[in-house]
Amino acid sequence: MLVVDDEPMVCEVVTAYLERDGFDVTQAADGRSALEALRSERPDLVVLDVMLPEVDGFSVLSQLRRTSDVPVILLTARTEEPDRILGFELGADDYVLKPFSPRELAARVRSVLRRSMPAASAPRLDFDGLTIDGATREVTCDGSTVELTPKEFDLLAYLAASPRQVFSRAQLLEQVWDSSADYQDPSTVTVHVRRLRKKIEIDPETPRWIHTVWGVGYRFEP
Amino acid sequence: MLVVDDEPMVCEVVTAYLERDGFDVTQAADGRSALEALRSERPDLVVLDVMLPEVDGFSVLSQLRRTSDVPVILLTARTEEPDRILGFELGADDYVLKPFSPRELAARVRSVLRRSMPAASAPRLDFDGLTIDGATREVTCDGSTVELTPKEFDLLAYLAASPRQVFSRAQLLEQVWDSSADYQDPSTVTVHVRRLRKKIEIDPETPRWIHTVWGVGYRFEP
DNA sequence: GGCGTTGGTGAACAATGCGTGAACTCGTCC
DNA sequence: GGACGAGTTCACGCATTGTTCACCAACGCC
Repeated sequence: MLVVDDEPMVCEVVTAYLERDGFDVTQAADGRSALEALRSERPDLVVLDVMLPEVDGFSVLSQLRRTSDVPVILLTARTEEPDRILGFELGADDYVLKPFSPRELAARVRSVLRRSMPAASAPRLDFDGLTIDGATREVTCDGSTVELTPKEFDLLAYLAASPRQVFSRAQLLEQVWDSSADYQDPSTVTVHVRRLRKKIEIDPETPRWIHTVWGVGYRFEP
Repeated sequence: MLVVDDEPMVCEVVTAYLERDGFDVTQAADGRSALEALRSERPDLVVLDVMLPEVDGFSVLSQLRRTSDVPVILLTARTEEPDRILGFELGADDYVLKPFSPRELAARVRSVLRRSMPAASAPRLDFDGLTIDGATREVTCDGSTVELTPKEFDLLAYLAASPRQVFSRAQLLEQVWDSSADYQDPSTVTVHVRRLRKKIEIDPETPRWIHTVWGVGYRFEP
């Protein structure tokens, strides 16, 4: 979850409320760093102020829409001309008028997430002897389908979405697991990786797909 | 599909979203050209802004209703609360408050289309031992017809229309149920699935058709 | 090759989410 | 207005899934 606002106060309050709701929040103060954060963090929702220094909210939104379907909630001042605002708001999934109550924002966030979370991103990944289908949540390994639990599937899908990239346990916990939990045991990841290997690897001792990078984390090898 | 709005920005964004959903879109900027387009194009759905120059949306709607049953979705500003009722009396099929998210509009469009053209959009689905006829809303299971309630049929038809794809409960609520309802209990879906299974499955405990995908949702297995 | 550090293993334990039955609301039809 | 059918909501039990922990094995720095 990414919060973009040049007013530190607003940023803080919004962040506090969202974190209280169990979300993991990244902040950005201007359009440029917002776009950077979007690339590096892969948030699953963006709260975006329209009035921003350097690159304004609308530009951020349109750039972001080129590559991503991530839900966006806009913050707009009540005073701006309605017509202009309307244009801005059209690429967004919801909007909140400033000044707003944090409670209302939190409610919108939940509502938008509920609407748009499950459907969107579900491409099909195809490797040599291993296919991962996001739509059916099915994994086939050398032709035969493999039954994976939800977390196992999510973990595999996340790793396979960025082949050869190394992810630390902490990173995986943050991305694949509900970031709501305060602190989680990194060994949780280890256990899931183990079970995953048992299911998709021919020889779990010497993995073909999920490699251990010592002292760092795991990597999916295509 | 015809989109009528005097704001080019709005028109463009709505068009973009609808085209992304595979619809063929014509645009009109005012009431007069909207009526012309209606005559020449014969769209199967109209998205109509109420505030229009020259001839306003309501006039367009009432003129249009003299000759056509085409589904209409009205766009109304959030402030014009009382007009809503007027719109419905005149024969609008749904309305969306401005400013709106394109995603929501697209959902309404799908919902209205589903309601209004049951025959065309619902061909006959034929699986091994199970047939679902959208035109007659009849389901036969191993030769014998099964009596389904409206919701049960809609649910089954929606699932079967995308075999093997997993749908979350929230997704099903949004698509099969009226998306206008702000919050609904996901367990509603569970119960309907149960009743559906009781009617079409030989052994409801180990379903042949509607599979549970743990932690995610349901999937129709052809 | 010793030794601290890091990852793997197995099993017990906790949390989650589904299925079930039954109660409830809301229309509609006699 | 009572009875029925459809749809929705709820509490509870249970199976599946997720997490934690103690212990062991593997690595790598020296």
